[in-house]
Amino acid sequence: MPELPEVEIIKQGLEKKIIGLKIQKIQVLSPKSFIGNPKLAMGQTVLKVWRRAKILGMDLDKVTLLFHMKMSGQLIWKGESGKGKGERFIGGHPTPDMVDKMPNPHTRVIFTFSDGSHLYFNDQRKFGWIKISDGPLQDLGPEPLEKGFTWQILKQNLLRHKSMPVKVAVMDQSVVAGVGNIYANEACFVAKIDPRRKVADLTDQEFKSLHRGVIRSLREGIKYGGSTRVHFVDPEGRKGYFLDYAKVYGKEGYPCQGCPSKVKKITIGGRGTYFCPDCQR
DNA sequence: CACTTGACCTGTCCGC
DNA sequence: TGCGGACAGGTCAAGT
Repeated sequence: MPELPEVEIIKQGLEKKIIGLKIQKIQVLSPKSFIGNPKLAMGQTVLKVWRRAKILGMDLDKVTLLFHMKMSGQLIWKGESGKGKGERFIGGHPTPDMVDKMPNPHTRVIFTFSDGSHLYFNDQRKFGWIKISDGPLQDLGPEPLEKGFTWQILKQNLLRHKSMPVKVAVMDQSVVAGVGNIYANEACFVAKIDPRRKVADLTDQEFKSLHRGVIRSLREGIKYGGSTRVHFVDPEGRKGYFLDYAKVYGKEGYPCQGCPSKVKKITIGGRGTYFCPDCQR
């Protein structure tokens, strides 16, 4: 999915548009995409939009809706029909095809608000879901961009996986919330740590660097509007351009930013992993 | 128990 | 041009 920065972008975009709107209707076009009874949310007003890890939450009068984009989910908001066309794009790459044709063949759920606007949940791969919250979110580590996230906490949580490669361990959502494959690669690069290293072998200095690397990469991600490999767009259909600025992710064969070597791609834990074999030790 | 693989789906890209 | 296989931002469950 979208990782933390992308979900944060969606959250920030959505709260500007839908807070105070009443959900008039929810159409579920693909049954697996909506878990629970959509009628439980109908007729209710959106009070708050929030994010925890990679999950987006929407507090309504009586229930809370949860959204997970997984690999290819999108949330697109469009005003009353006709509006929004010819809109100028600021701070992102425009994707007119996405914005102009809605719903599209990948639209799974459509929310209609009482002012005539719509929210489309599109999800090509159908891994994502929307559900009515039915209990606390389980087992999520600290929010990396909030106060309580210290290097000591990161170290403590990582050490639950002593023999795992660092990169795999930081992607565990109970270690730290919201880091996925792209930002795990970037964080290891910033920290100058070889992603294959076992957690138990890291020094305190390296835990500190990794902590800094996680925070920096995620902040940059948000700054550039998120990462769009293929699917990610914000609620107005704009792609994120963090990948243009990524240091290693997707840069196989390109020169490293810190030395003359080339970025290398390998597989760790079944996931594509990019790193500089010279800078990252 | 710790870690890896497969499954969930659909689409795209690359090599033959 | 066509076909098969690998791969894609995530997360479970099942398997080793």
